[in-house]
Amino acid sequence: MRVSRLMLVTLRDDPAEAEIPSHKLLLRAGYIRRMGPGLYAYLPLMWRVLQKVSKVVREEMDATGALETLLPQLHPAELWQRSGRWAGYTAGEGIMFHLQDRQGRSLGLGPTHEEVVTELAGDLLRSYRQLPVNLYQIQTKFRDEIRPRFGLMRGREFIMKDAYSFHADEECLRQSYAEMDRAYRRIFARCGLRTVAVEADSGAIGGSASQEFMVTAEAGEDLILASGDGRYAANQERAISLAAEAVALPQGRWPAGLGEALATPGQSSIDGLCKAHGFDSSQILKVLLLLARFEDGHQQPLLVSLRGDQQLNDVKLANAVSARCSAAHGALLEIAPLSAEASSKEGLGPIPFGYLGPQLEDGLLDGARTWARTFLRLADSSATGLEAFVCGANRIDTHLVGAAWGSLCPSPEGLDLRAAQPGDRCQHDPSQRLEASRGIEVGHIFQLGRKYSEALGARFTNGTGAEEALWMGCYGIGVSRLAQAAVEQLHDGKGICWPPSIAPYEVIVVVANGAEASQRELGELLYSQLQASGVEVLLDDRDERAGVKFKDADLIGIPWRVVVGRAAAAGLVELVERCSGHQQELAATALMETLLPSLERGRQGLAP
RNA sequence: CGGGGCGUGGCGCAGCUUGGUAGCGCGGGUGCUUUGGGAGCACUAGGUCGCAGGUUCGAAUCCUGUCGCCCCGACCA
Repeated sequence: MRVSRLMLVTLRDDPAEAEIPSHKLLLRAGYIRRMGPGLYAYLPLMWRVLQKVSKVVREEMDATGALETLLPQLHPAELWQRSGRWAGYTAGEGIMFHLQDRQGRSLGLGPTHEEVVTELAGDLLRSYRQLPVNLYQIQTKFRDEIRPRFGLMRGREFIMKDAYSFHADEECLRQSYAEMDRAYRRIFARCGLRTVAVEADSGAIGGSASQEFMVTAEAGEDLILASGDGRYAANQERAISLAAEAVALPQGRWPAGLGEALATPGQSSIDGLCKAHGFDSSQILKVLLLLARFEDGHQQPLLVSLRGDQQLNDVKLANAVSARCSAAHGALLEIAPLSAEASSKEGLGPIPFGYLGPQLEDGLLDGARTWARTFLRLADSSATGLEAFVCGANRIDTHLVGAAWGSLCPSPEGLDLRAAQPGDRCQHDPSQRLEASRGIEVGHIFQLGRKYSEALGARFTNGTGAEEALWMGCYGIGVSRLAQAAVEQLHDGKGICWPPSIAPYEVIVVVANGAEASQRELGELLYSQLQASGVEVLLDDRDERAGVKFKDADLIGIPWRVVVGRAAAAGLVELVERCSGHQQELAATALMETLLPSLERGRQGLAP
């Protein structure tokens, strides 16, 4: 391709809309253009990159025996109603774009395809003899993100490879899951990315085991916690660790574990309380009052106890609440702090915020108009493990010192609700500590189990002639996000440094001075030779000064640059590798034999 | 939705406090010069100052409303 015909528009200044390096570079180098919040046009260079990534994904998926397909993007609401996800995905903070057709039927624009593919599988897969099957597609997904960000990183329309596997039993699912794990590692390695696999929460998709693949980068939206020995890595929303030892309360249980009242005027924060009385924050019992809202309208007040030095992990809490309530009330839509305004609207008396204790009685909720009238009481095991503690007296300006579970009030079951923090000791080896790094999630694999197949009635006949629900796994890769993540990980002050396997072109031939016939002619010759050898090559034939062409070549990040310049008359050209900056002068006649082997290695996704 | 900020030629910005009818850099076009790291000179095209009201002799500038976008939090490939 000739650069003069490429519709290449590069920007000298950083666009105001971009914040992180990869977003700025993709805009500046003419790869993408924004059409609206979270909506981007993939310009010709970008589209080539996306096709390269897709090609790698396709080859590795095909190699595992997975079948490529293409499913509809408009999904009948009825399918999502049957799986129980319609309300959660469309109401409130839901992320599914939805609409009605001319007949008034509700449709959703596919944010993910479990429902559609499960319906299909239930229709087609009738016998264990047909299993296992793994179906995948590479397609645009739509999600009405609360806040689209960072260009292709979090768009409202993005390209995703999603795969869904179907099995006759759980063991077979585990095998496919492991196989996808291996395929994913190959895919990311071939795309030239440094990734780390971490344990993850399975979130709205549901299911049991799940693992995310993170591209490590400063601008990543996820916090990764990993042990130094490399044996444990998890997303912070999922990470487990050992809490630091609590400092024992010197006076212990007092009196008889009921706690002695202590005047604590204005000391409504843990910090204030510790400063005023010399407590350690691990001696305090922190009690949070929250309200969970469910699909069926049920509103459940939550009373959550944590040790004072610990932070609540919202994801773990949501999982614990769902596990206890979703069977009766449908999907958990939201958990929010219970505010004073909300409680007075509810017709309740004043709540002593800042002075709450776990002994808070359900009687407080007696007059509630719409809320459940008993608290769902949950506690982190760091809190239930305290022998004696300081907690609020449920009276303004008063705390109790020396209170204990069992005496003050019954101890709730100890759960894991705390957020693991960098520096925490690891569970697998207490001598190891968690270290933090940031990552961009580019892949996620789940063992779904039978959640969707049961909901949608996707059943098969097993070897004994009995019908049962299909076992399922699902496996996603953010193709467009991966492409930008590559830029985020691989760029320098001059521009993008594409890994050869996913670069839009492999080589750019730069004619330094197009006014010189010898340069022009040699450039054309090399260009046609490279094309004839099947090389993806650009010829910068623009009527620009050499400096402009060099700057652009660096910016758009083509892995190899062949400069046809002053020495062209003597039959010499310069070969420059973009990522290392390494350059060598060689005879034009020796170019092909020097370059082609390196290109071949690049195509395999190996180091050049 | 809550909190912050910004809307001025294609892009990046100044002008606004203290009203007088719009300017700079980049980019575009033409010509000459230049020709190995975002060239120089000259000429040139291109703007309902987000939109709607209001105040005023006069509004990019002041007031009110409204719309849009960006950034920080809840979402995820």
